[in-house]
Amino acid sequence: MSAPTQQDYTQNKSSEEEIIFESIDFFVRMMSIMGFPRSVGEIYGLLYFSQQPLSMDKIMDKLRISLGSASQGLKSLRSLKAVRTVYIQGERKDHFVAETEFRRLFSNFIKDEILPHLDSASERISRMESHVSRKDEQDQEFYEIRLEKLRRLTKAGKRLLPALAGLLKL
Amino acid sequence: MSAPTQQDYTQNKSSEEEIIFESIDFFVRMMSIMGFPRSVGEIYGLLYFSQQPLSMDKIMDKLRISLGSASQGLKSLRSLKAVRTVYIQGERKDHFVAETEFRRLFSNFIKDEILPHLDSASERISRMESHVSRKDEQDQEFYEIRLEKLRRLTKAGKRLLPALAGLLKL
DNA sequence: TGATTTTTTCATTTTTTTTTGAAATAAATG
DNA sequence: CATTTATTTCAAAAAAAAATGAAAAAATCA
Repeated sequence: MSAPTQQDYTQNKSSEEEIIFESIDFFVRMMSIMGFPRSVGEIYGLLYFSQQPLSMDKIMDKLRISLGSASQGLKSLRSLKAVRTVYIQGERKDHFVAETEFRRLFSNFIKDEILPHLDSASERISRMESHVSRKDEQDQEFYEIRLEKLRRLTKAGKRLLPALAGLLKL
Repeated sequence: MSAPTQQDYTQNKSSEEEIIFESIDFFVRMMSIMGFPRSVGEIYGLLYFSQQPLSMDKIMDKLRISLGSASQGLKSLRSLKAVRTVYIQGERKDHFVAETEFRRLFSNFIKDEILPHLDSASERISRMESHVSRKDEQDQEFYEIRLEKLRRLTKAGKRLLPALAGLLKL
């Protein structure tokens, strides 16, 4: 039971605050479907509707998150190319803006987070094949059918997922 | 430091055990990308390469998971239609087999886990719109552009994701 | 270069998720 | 319908993931 803060008292948010509040909610959910922690969605949601680039400490202040979360979160977003730094006149700190082309964002996500799994899946399937060849004939058929489905699944995944991002001509 | 078990001593797994071991690994990863807990992937991985339907207690034994995990996991898999029960002559326990049509599995996943988020996203966007209309003209343009991108994103998602499962003609 | 500011790293703490197993419920048997 | 067997539920424990903030490292400035 912590003491109420300034913000808790604020009955009427400005419309800008309301928009950013909804934006954060939106992206927290979306990023969490993609397996990113809450803080990553918060940061992106904040930047997405910011007219000015924000420094890391501004982000920490507005979201009330820690230094570590801000730094880690921005790192993830940068590596996804969901965020980039912009140079600002006579400012020492890095300033961040949201990259708003979702197509690129998703294609990076698929490339970095999904395709590696599909590659390791292919290796695993090969290992299974070597074991199946040691079974007697009747069993072999059962295993071969199932194995073939896995092969097709990984193949379809490798083909379809990158294409998916391409279809996002927003 | 628990006592070593039967299985720990088994240096050479049978080829069947090896296949199931790899299968479990495969599906644990795949299910975890879809946000399901380890135990769900384990159960599906075990059933996928089982020639016989398995009862819940067989599943518990083979995977060394608890009653609760087995029951919960089978419940999730059943609701995804990734697993179904089969009737077995004079057996009291339910017996489970894996549904091996991935197409259906993914389309159920998209329907149950992804589309509801997209629907709530649409509502959120409407709320944002009402706030944007209260801004002065210059700001409005900035917000409108960003809002339009979100609209297109959710629309594309609703269109593309179900189509994706349809393309999986494995 | 040395001092100052900013950013990253990472051990620890906190929070969230998953698993467990005992108790409650439901289903089947004789 | 009483008993046994099977399944579900759910509070508590364990494990995993995320957030925190102090210390280290890197970058910038004068």
